[in-house]
Amino acid sequence: MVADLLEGARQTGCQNTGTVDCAHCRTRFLSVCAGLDDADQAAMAALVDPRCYPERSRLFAEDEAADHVFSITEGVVRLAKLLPDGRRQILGFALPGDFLGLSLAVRHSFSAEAVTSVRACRIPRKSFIELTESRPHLLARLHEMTASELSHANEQIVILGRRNAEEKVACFLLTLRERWSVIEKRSVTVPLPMGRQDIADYLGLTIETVSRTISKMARDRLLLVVPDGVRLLDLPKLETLARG
Amino acid sequence: MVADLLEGARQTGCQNTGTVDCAHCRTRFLSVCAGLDDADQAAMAALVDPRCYPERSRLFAEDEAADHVFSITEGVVRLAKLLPDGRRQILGFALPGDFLGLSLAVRHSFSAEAVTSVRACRIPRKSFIELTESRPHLLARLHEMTASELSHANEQIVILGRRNAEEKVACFLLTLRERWSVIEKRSVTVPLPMGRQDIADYLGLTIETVSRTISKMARDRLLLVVPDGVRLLDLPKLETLARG
DNA sequence: CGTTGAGTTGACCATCGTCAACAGGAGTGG
DNA sequence: CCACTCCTGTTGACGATGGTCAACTCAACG
Repeated sequence: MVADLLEGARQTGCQNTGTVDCAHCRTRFLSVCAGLDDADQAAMAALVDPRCYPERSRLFAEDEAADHVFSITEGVVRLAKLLPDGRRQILGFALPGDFLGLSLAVRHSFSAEAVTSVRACRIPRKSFIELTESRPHLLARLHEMTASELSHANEQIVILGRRNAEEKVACFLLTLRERWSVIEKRSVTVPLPMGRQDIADYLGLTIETVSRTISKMARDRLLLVVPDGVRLLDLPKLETLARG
Repeated sequence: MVADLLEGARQTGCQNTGTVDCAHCRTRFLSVCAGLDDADQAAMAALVDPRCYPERSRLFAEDEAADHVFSITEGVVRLAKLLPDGRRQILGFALPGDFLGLSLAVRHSFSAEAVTSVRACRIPRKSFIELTESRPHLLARLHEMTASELSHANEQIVILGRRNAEEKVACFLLTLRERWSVIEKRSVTVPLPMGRQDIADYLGLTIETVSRTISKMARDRLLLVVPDGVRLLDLPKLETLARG
């Protein structure tokens, strides 16, 4: 099922012409839609434009006018900021159920690029803001999601500021496993659709250090490298590493 | 005036018995109160308990039940998370106008400690949440502030993940100068009420590296070390460093 | 079968951390 | 008033973690 969510858009040859069917949306109970009543739900559905983004395409760029907000329904998106000299920091990976544009700001403060083929519900930002103005529940839900994002960002700050390479990689793998498990059933196999360079730019490391660290973990029998992912073999030890 | 905001609580020998006088509050146009109408303002004022916290005292601890939210009116507060082995990451420094507890979560996800003597308006969390439920403007303001915090957290992630020691220190000093300038008039002298260890734990460095980096900047005539702060001498070069 | 791009591995090196010594100011007590 | 301690910050010597540069493997693709 994780594979479905990752690859569905590619398999179905998405045409950007789909009709919205929120009632059967897999992310209904994960996304911004969770906890909304039928009226809020319907009002949102009326605004939604379901779209597909091929692998490596860009949903939006850093500093670009934020004309739309997005709710990811399939695939993986990387969120990144660039320094003028080209150094890149990935802020996070958006999975099905994640919302882009929570801040409702006029400009995007980071770019969003499809790591896999992606499906997303796109909503004009202005219409969405108007909706929140008449529907306090929606605004409350949005605030809740923003607060949760802030909490994750704070945890990432601790990881970047105070952990070594091995701990960073362990945290990354365990957190990603946890996130997949919310979307689908829990598994010790963690799909890694993003490349090593993306992982490096997320953890504040180089691609070589990420590669070496994963190799060392495989040598130590903490995990097994499989095609497009890893299988976690020794969860207790990984969790000890991640705990610090 | 910056000195006033920093030291007012100490000077006046705060007794935790003050009455609320939001109309004359210095942070009225900075804090959560900014942009609220008189009714919202008055409703909030009715809930407020103005309190003082001496230097080094704790407003709340990590993982503690969040029975109150806080709006800082004077002084500096450090927000920190600890790893089980004692490593510390400071998430940020709260200045007058900053709000603690934006997420309205049941537990605090970090601790808050007074770096200087501090004054803060304390509000019971439950009452505050009830207030937001009847006053959408207040919730919107809260969401706006949370989104702004998230954006700052994302910038800090880039600093921690992709910048070297010198760039980190330059970013820190320039950002702090900018923040003071919103509270009081802009100055090239940046007060640093927090110790070197706090700066190190904020930037993901050691105290020695922070000390060496500042010494090097002083040697290079980028700044001058003054009692409890620095005077920025070469803003263009510092900004070039900070830009990356 | 050659090309391309991602990932891995090794050798070397730089940045920053560690450990230790020292300086200077604040507070304390004789 | 001075001696003493304590605490913070500074500086130096050394070392380890992770970065840099380069070579190589391997799978995908034409």
